Amino acid sequence: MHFTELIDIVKGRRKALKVSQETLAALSGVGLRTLKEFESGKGNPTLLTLQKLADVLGLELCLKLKNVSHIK
Amino acid sequence: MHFTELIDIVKGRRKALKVSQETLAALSGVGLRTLKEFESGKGNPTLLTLQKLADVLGLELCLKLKNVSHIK
DNA sequence: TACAATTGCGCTTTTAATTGCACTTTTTGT
DNA sequence: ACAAAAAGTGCAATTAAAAGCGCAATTGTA
Repeated sequence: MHFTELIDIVKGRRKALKVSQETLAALSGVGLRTLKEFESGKGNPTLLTLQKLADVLGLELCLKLKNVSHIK
Repeated sequence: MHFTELIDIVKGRRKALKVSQETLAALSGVGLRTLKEFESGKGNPTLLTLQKLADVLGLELCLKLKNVSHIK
């Protein structure tokens, strides 16, 4: 999952919940500026920052084995 | 997925591949010190750092909707 | 079109991640 | 038990994330 996909998921989920960046920032404890930078693709957030956002959005960050053998 | 779980997955995968921290650091382009701190639970890596490690280890970082309704 | 809400960006400061080096501790293998 | 390899830690420098403020640009809506 690429960087842009992560961004799209966060942004998409936020939109789905009809929450503004300002509100999400306040709820998550992440600075508004940090959230803006992340969503606009300018940032390289720390794991903690991403976790804070994910928590509020009902998202889960995970790390799993990539399926290398694409027998499709 | 908690912070410690992410660490365990990285560490476990590295061990499974029989790769030392030094080698993984070199292969991934992440500083040895950074990797050491992360694996020992002292760090808060950036997304980029985690991605570099995940790439080399054949792991994938993902963000998905949490299953809220635990009807179990 | 005009207005309001939302988002993006420049500027700045503070805080913390990244990194290397050297050393100690722990683990592993013979 | 011993030696070698691997992993953890203190120190210090560099870099970059986090954060607030204000304003410009964009988007949505009446």
